[in-house]
Amino acid sequence: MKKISESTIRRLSKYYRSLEQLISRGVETVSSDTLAEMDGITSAQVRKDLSFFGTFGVRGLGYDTRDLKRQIGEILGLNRTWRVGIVGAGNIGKALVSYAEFKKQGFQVCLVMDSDPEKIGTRIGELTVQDTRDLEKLIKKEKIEIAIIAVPADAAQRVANELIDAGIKAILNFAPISIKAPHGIRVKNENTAIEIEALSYFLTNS
Amino acid sequence: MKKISESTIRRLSKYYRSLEQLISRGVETVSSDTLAEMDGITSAQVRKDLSFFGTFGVRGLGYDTRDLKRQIGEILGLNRTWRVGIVGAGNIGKALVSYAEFKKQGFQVCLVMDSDPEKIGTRIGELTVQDTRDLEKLIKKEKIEIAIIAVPADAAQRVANELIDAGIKAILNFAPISIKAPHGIRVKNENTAIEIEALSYFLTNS
DNA sequence: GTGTGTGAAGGGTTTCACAGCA
DNA sequence: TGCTGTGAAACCCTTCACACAC
Repeated sequence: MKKISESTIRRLSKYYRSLEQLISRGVETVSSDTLAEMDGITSAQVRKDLSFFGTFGVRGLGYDTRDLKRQIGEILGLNRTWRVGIVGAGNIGKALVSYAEFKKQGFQVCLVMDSDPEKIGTRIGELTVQDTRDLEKLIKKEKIEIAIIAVPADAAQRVANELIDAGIKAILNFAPISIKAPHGIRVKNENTAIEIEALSYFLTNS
Repeated sequence: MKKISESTIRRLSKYYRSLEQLISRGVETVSSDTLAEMDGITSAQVRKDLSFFGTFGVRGLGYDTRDLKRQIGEILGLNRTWRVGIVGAGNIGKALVSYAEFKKQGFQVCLVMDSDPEKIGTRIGELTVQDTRDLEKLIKKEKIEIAIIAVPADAAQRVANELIDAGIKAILNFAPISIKAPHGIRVKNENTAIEIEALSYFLTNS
């Protein structure tokens, strides 16, 4: 499979959302121009992104919204559900358990763990917080496919290692450090502080 | 001022964190190699990024950790505090009020608003949830410089417009739509669903 | 006529490789 | 000797522009 850039994948996610919006408004056909406008990019970019995966449009007409949404869903692996486990039941972990956007796209949070005895056993939504000590066993039992790290920086790499040992291949990391993982394991770092610091830079230098 | 790429800014944030870590460990000097290793990139990249802003190292020796941290802090505008306001007191909004990484870097959350009568008046940490109806007045009174949007998708653009009218120049958006803003206003979109979908793509196509 | 799909051009970012300095 | 700072090369991504299909 040809190597597709990270940016293309991110944009596909955006197109997917824009298409959802259009469909809910009853729109049946859309041009690359409109899609581009909704996501703040150029129409050539939209067409190029899609061209990596096939031809989905009709010349002179545009794209069928439902059809394109399904096809992008297929590419991104969204036409199914994924079992997600969260390590860390602090503020971020808790917020993610009930994150509507996850549920809507088929990411089912089935497991929350923490190492704090005060938190273990408490309930978050429909889940009971489990003990991190049983990480490997729980990950396997719950058949978790994607893990989210929401623990402090100094515990993050250790948790990542345990997750990888337990067979996890995809990690979303909220701890403010870069996590190291062997080839074949995909780690995405989500660090809100970095985003706000980019805003700080912008305000400072303009 | 020369145009610096978004990626360079993001990496500076990472270097800043790595330097904090090194300093707390008592390390006084660091090479671009070590810094690169900590952040999973190349040493040439580190040196190039820094070279856009000046020369901070000593040939043959490396960088003084404290000095470099202060200089990057200066570039990013972190050697001061910023007043932050949040619109939306749902799960994400609540989690952000007490987000330790914000506080640590000088981003003071001083205002939380919501439009839900059930939420208005309740307390989150040390703040009382205010009514979004008074947005403009509150933003000005609290001298908010950076606003965070943590409301549902269908309200996000409206809230953004109100924030911009109130004089806000920097917005961090958590709603799953692209927000449109005039030139001179900087918007950063933070969408966790897009990150997890990239993981889904990776798991599906490999 | 209209809007897609795409090779080619353009622009920007990363990597290379080495001169230069402590 | 060791590591920075930096032009030049390589690479990748975006934009252009137009043939082509409806």
